[in-house]
Amino acid sequence: MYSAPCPSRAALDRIADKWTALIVGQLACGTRRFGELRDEIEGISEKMLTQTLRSLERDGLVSREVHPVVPPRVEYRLTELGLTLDGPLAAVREWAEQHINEVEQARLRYDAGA
Amino acid sequence: MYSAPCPSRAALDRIADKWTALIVGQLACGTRRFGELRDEIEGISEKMLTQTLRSLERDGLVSREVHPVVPPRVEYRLTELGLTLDGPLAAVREWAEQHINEVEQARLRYDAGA
DNA sequence: CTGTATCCTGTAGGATACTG
DNA sequence: CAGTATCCTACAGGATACAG
Repeated sequence: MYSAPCPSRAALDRIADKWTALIVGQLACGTRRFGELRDEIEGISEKMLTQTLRSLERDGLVSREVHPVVPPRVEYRLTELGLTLDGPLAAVREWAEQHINEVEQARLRYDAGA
Repeated sequence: MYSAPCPSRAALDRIADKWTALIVGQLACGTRRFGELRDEIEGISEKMLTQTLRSLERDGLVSREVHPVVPPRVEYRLTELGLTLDGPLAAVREWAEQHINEVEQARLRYDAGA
């Protein structure tokens, strides 16, 4: 069921990195420029932002539009495929918001008992 | 919105590791013993299985039941809180299964053009 | 402004061996 | 059977500097 070469494993690995869900979440709200993403996603380095965006572009989840002006203006948006991913990820984000308190309480209880 | 100390960021980081979604997915199908999980989740090491299970237990998502028999029998199952997480994660798994082909095609196109 | 290039570090995570 | 303990390495990812 969860054999290593299984497609769902591959796709899961694709999503389960530190920044993908965050970037997709921001782009789900609308088109973003490079600097906007960098500012909105606190703590991300330019390197990881670039790297993750390229990776998302490669996988057909994000499209990159370069406007040939100076200063350069590059806009990122979710593709149709990327939009289909935001639904599931939004569900996870929503779960996180709704249940993080219970998780933290459980953690305190566990640490107290140990 | 996505500030670093934001609760959803913390919870997202919790879920976005290599094994959590897989283990929760298996436990969603029912109670599992340590060895069953190790065999069903191909490629996981005993170290990471133990480590992730402990972490899930600490966060109140999984309960651990030790049967005092020889040989030892330890059963893991999702808690009520853990069950609420499986819904969102199932959505992501389902997305993965449905769209991995499109992702792989996009990848081929991208690599060809570059 | 939107990146690349380079260097460097921490740590996730694998391999192996051992124990109650 | 269900883990711990130990060791080790690859790579995620940060910092900094620079370029078109």
